[in-house]
Amino acid sequence: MSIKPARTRVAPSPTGHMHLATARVALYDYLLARKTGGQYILRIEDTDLKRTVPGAEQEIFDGLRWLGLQYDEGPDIGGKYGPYRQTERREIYQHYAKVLIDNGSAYPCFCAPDHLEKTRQEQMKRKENPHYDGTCRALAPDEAARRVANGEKYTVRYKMPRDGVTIAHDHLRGDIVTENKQLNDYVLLKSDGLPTYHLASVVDDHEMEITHVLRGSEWLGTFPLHVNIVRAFGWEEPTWVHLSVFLKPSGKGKLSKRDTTIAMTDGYSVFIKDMNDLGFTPEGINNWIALMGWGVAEDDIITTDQMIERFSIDSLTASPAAINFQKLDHFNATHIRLMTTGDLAARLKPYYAREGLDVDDDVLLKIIPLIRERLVTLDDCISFGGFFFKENVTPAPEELIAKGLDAKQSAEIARKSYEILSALDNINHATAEPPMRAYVESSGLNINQIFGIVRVAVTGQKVSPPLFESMEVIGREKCLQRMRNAVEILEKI
RNA sequence: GCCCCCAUCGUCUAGAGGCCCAGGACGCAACCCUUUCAAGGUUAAGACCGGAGUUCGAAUCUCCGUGGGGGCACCA
Repeated sequence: MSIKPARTRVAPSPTGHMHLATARVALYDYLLARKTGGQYILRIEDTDLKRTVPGAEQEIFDGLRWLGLQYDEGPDIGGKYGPYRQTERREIYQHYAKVLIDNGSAYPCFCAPDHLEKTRQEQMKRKENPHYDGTCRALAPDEAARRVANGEKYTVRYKMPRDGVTIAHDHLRGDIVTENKQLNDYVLLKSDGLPTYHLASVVDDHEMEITHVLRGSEWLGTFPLHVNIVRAFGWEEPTWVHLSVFLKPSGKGKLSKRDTTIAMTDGYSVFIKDMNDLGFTPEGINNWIALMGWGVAEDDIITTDQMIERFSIDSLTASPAAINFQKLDHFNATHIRLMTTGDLAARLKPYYAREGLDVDDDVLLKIIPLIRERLVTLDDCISFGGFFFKENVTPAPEELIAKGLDAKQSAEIARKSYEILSALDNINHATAEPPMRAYVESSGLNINQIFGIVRVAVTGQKVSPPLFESMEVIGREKCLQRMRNAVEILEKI
């Protein structure tokens, strides 16, 4: 691993919701920059005006911050290599497009879109690879210059060598050799004056002194083009790292929006903006995505700081990875257990608020030890601890009836339990458990039957944190009142 | 169709010629603990895609198949 400070960038397009894959690139960029003492920057690639979605950019800012991946330079915080929005760098690309035309690496193309489309159709009919037919490539430079000066609409195309090969070096895959005839005269500058990705990213990475380009492997197809452009400028190449793609949980095919809809109904999402609502933590998400495509070898539970310590682009993997939401659950739950009580309390409050529950801080602090190890997602605090903050609970009558018993018998148990508990000055684990256990012994019934009734009566639910600890937090008066209520319900059946 | 990339338990991965009859994690199963649910502990099942080479020796190198993925736009 080089000790030279790395400058990395995450360069999403504001064309939709921020995706898991973007988050992972950002994470790796962040880790590499921190590891080497370099910088990690955010660049917005908004050159496709038609696809730009309002609000998408803000979602990227928010998502990155939520994940704790604060960039050192970016559109909303500035930096000395700005601007960091490509639409604000138009002149820079136009300048460099001209440089390429002047040095014979590119040429203006005046072909109309419908002409292009027609030739493409014909080529496909002939089962040829669709590619630009080269009409304008054959134009004499001064002729082309004249037409440009005349104000004709044009694009700028890269003049791909017709023969020979391009050898592009990827850090994970080694040399990738491509025959130039497989490559196309790609458009670098569109007729609206904005660059395509190919020109923009190469120019910006150079101008912003990016040392390592981490991106998805969907760029492998145009990778040779990018390398050609860099070389046509005579620039030094960054280290290229093409990451694996994320596959659907089934492993069949890349993640798509459709999968997202399905996933959402299951309580999962591939969009960062949804994660907080679903109760996932940045720690859990980071841990999860970090390990898809990176073999850390040691502990699977790892904090961002530990990641920085261990990160190396050498141990990234090249094969596609199927996402696995069960693992997300595991990482999320584990990181929740790792949090301090105070931290967890602060994170839980919004979820209670969302349910309209008024949370008393002292109570919250007291219940955290009771619910912490039961939480998979933060919003589980409602199902495991919502009743602590409610004035009354409304147990389902059928749940108050113990297994193997009828309503009458259950009512009797509830009444007797009430008597035992009401005889106590104070209800807590130490005072309540012994007499209740004694009652179980003398009754000849199963402990689950008796404790189960009390549990449902007091918490309103069949599954809850430990009973007596919970009762202690709820308080004597409320417990007794809830027991009386249960007796009533049972007697009415 | 063409081009490129990838290929170890169901999933994520360790493994850079002998340390591997392949290790870890998730999940799954069993048991222990246990007032429910968890958590925790112990154990089990579970993989080197196939075929040729190279080598004394291959999960690791080469080639060919096969499978999977990505790309072939004035989208990124």
